[in-house]
Amino acid sequence: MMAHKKKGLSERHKKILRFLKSYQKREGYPPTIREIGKATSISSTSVVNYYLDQLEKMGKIERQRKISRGIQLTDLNPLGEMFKIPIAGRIVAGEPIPVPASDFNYFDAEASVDIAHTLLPHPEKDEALFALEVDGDSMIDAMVNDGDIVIMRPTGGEAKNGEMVAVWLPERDETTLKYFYKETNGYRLQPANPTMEPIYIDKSESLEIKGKVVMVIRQIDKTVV
Amino acid sequence: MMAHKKKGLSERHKKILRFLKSYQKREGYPPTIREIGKATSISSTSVVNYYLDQLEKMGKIERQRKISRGIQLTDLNPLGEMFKIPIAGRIVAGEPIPVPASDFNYFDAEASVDIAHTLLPHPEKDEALFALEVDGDSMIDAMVNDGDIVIMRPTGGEAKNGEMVAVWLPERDETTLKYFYKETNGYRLQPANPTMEPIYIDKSESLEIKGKVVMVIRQIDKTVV
DNA sequence: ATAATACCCGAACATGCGTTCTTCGTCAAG
DNA sequence: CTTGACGAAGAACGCATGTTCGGGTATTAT
Repeated sequence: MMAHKKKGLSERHKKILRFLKSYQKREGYPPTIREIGKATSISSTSVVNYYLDQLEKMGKIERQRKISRGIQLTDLNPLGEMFKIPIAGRIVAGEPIPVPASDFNYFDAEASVDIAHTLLPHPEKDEALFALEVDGDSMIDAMVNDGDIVIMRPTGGEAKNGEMVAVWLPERDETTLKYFYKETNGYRLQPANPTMEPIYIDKSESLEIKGKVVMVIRQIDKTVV
Repeated sequence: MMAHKKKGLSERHKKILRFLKSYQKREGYPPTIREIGKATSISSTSVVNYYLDQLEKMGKIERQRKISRGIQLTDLNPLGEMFKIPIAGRIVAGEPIPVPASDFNYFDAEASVDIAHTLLPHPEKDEALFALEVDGDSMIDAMVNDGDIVIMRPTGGEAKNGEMVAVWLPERDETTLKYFYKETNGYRLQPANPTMEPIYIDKSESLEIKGKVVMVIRQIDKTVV
């Protein structure tokens, strides 16, 4: 009673998909049916075609019939789906935040991080994003470690309530990452860690919002002792 | 005396390069010589071939002769600079950790995250990586928030000292993320947050290491209140 | 047993598509 | 003027490659 039929994707299906991916990666263009056959030990082109049809029906690939090498993996981002974000510098508790100039071009940057735009909330206007590397343990109240990379969007000094922002407090010589709330007599800066207390900034004290934090990335291996 | 020969890259060269890039991005595979001709208003395939030869000599493209659509832009990372990591499930303090089976194939996954391999420490063996979404605030001692995505590498139950691992403690019904240290009478699990105390596991107590944490990603916008 | 699927082959077929050959026009050097 | 390099066409040629078809073998349903 259709025992082994379970859920599509037989070993051959997977083998073909794997080959499609590795070939495309290696050569820069898709393979032919015969090449697929050779790689997956299928001796007949018609059988390869048979499986490709199935994979297309399952939505795993797209085919352009009659076109040489007209096969593409649907879930595989063709290219340009990722972009580089320049690392503008380091963010340290006791120093101002380095912010790239408005005409800053990411081609100038030596260091950068690659982020798939599927990870970013607003892929439209990602041009201006920049990244900072966290220096020191002083931001643990923001759940951010030494060595973490924070990705920020410049906001032009503004911030909405509830946004996580990077703030420079000139009169305290202090940089911090906090959730931002405007209150009647000033501002409340709320740590991400719920066990820690907010700090209150009086209206009279100056406060520079350097950008909104959109993402934090921690690469564990780098910091292993 | 060969005055204007200087810079190569005529208007036609650039037009072809631009078309190659946009076509590849749009279709997922390179164009034919005839398609290039049509797009750049060159009526003869031999002329297109002529220009492609020049571009190849300049190092702008690579050609695989005799192969249909065997053209690739050299500077453009074709793809595979980034890969999908399947989201195997959620990690909750009071539940075991979902770990994909060894034959788990990422093609089966519905949800996934895209990570540039430049972000990963060991790009060689990235096949087995999987991701978990953190559910709840119970991992704040690991500097991990609700909604964060942790990327893990299966370790087969082993762990080296100093590695951050996901651990399941069957006798306590508890899942946790900690730095792992083997000690004489058992194990020490050290929180990432230096202000918090480690927990000690006696030799007699069972402890399952489900994987090593290699990266943590926090997308701030999702969690804004 | 028979029919219906699903899976697999090999070969013939028909295009797809790179290559090459011939021809032509322009322009600058000899 | 002749020559030769360069840019451009168009057509013919021929391998590359997708498609189709007749024919197999299992396994399962009727």
